[in-house]
Amino acid sequence: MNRPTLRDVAQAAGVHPATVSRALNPQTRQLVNADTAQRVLRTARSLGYRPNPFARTLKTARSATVGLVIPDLTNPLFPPIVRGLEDVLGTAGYGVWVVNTDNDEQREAAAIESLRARNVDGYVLATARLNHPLIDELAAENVPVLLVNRRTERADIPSVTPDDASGVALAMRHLVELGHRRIVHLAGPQSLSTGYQRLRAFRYALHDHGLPDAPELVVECESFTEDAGAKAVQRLLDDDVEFTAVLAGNDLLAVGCYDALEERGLSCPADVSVVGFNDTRFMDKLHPPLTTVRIPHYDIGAEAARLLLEGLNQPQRHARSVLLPLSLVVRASTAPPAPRTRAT
Amino acid sequence: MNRPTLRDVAQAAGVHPATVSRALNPQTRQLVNADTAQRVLRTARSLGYRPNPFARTLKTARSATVGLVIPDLTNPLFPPIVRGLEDVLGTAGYGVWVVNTDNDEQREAAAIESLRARNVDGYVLATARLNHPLIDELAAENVPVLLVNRRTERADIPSVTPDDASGVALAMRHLVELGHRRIVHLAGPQSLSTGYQRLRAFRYALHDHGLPDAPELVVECESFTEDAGAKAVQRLLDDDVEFTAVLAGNDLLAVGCYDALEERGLSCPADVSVVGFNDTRFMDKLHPPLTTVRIPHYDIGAEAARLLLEGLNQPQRHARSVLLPLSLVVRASTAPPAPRTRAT
DNA sequence: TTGAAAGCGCTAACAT
DNA sequence: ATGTTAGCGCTTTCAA
Repeated sequence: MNRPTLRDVAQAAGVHPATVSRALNPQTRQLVNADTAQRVLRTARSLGYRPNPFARTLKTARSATVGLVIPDLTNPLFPPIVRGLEDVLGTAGYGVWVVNTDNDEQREAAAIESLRARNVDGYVLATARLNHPLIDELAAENVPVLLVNRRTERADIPSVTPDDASGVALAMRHLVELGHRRIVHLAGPQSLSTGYQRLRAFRYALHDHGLPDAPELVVECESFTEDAGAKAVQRLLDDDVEFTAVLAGNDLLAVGCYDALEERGLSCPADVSVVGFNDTRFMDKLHPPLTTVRIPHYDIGAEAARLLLEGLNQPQRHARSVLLPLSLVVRASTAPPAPRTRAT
Repeated sequence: MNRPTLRDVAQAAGVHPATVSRALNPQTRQLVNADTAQRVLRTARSLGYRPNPFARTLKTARSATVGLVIPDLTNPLFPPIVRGLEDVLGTAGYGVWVVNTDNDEQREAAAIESLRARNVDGYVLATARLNHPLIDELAAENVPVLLVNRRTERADIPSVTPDDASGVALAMRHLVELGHRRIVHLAGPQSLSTGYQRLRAFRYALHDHGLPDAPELVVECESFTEDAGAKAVQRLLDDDVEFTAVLAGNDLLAVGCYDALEERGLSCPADVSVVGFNDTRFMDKLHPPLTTVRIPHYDIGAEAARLLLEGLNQPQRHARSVLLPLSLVVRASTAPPAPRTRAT
């Protein structure tokens, strides 16, 4: 026999389909006699009844799904975010459609379009650039939109992001306390809030510690990749810039830095201390294990889910943004600088 | 104005909704006059019409979605599989629901139930154990089921898996050619096809190379984790087992092996060569970079998608299973053994 | 080649 | 407290 429908349950229980609907929905169960409700629930279970979500969505115009837009699932940053989001939204009865953009604007447009076609009830975007017209458009529609990990310039779009400024401050304090004075920042793309905020915080930190803001100590990388990190450090060494420590804009840049140092026969931390950002998987297995700022990625996803649920349940409510606290994980890649400034 | 429906398009184009439906569906477009079809397509586009997938599913009883069951998305093995699957299925108009089981039977049952509730048209399972009644049940239903990465005992359930036997043979040949004779295998769980097949292949390889099958050279690990790998190697060293190389059942076991060697002051590859399995991300950044058997995870997902589509389109067709070829990635963790057998 | 009509399974306004 | 009714948007059989 085919999958039983609500009518089948109604027939078996000797009531009208509408009664079954009311009895099965916890929201409306009190509208129906307790005994009948019991009977309905039992027959539903005995028949192995499962509501058809498509029929429900067609009727209610709410799909109980949300869309998550990320650059690339194989970037180790995102799986924990996805799980945090799914775990919390799943409890609330929502499913999550995950789409990848590979940092390509066209693919992003197509991805968002595919979510639109699926009638998602809300959007979570991990692809925000500071200036991002597509997101502005989306936010103008009548659907909750939430940014994770990165933000846009616009303060009115709610977001869940790491407290980049505090993270950089932690890392810088650590380096300064170790005795470093010539600290390089491998800055991420300045079109991204993460890249931008971390550079900004770096400059603040220099000021706070009474260190000069020397322009040659900042390298802007075009992307958050190993390759960009390696190139940046190679350039610094080629230019004979003196430094004893590197604060990388993220872990991949730090890994690239490791590569460049090794290639030039420099040792970490003996010659150069390195700090990363994110504490992605296996950063503790590098050689040396990487000191890095830990971002609670799972919590970013979970908190995003909570905020989105608020927006879904009370659309009129004023949107909030959340900064999640970070912590510094000290490992062997940072140590006091060599007695004298490294001679290049 | 609200999202336009098929009726809106029909009205604007001056035709019956049924005609619009026929014109919009490439399958039935030839049933309608070419000019009318053109006109319908244009008005649909100009109105920004998007078909409602829920209405379609309700009518056709096909959801155009498949379910993917994996242990844990944060295991770096799975993101590439997910992407391969999504990329190919997406092209065919299917969406993928991903659910995690965390290697817990109850959660697996709940996960599969959630997919059932969503009316998925097919299942892809990455959680197979050799003996797996739940999968047998699922396969008995009238829905395509496909296994990836691991298989069950039953040969009649189609699967896409790595050619573990060949992979082990490659690794063993490499070690033997380097001169190793006392080679340890850190075997994965024997309840999983991967753990089982690789151990089996290890024994075959010993035989092929005329090496003795010494029982003390095999350690069965309870799980594919760093911790299990470290414990296994600690035990070998405690027991004074002599060996010059380790063939780990997967990369995580190899990483655990690294940890144990370092803890005991042994050096890789000077004292012990190590080979991993999977070539997951960052294995090239370990110290030393890990020689490992590369598994084409993206291709596993992509091939699974193709096979599943076959099953979806031609249910009567005989199911096939596919073994994907592996390759050995030689890095610095393997070298000829020290002149004399290591004295313990 | 196009139109008419029915119905997929569910919910919600209204009636009793 | 329960039943009646209509309809969400689409596809598909049948009729013209």
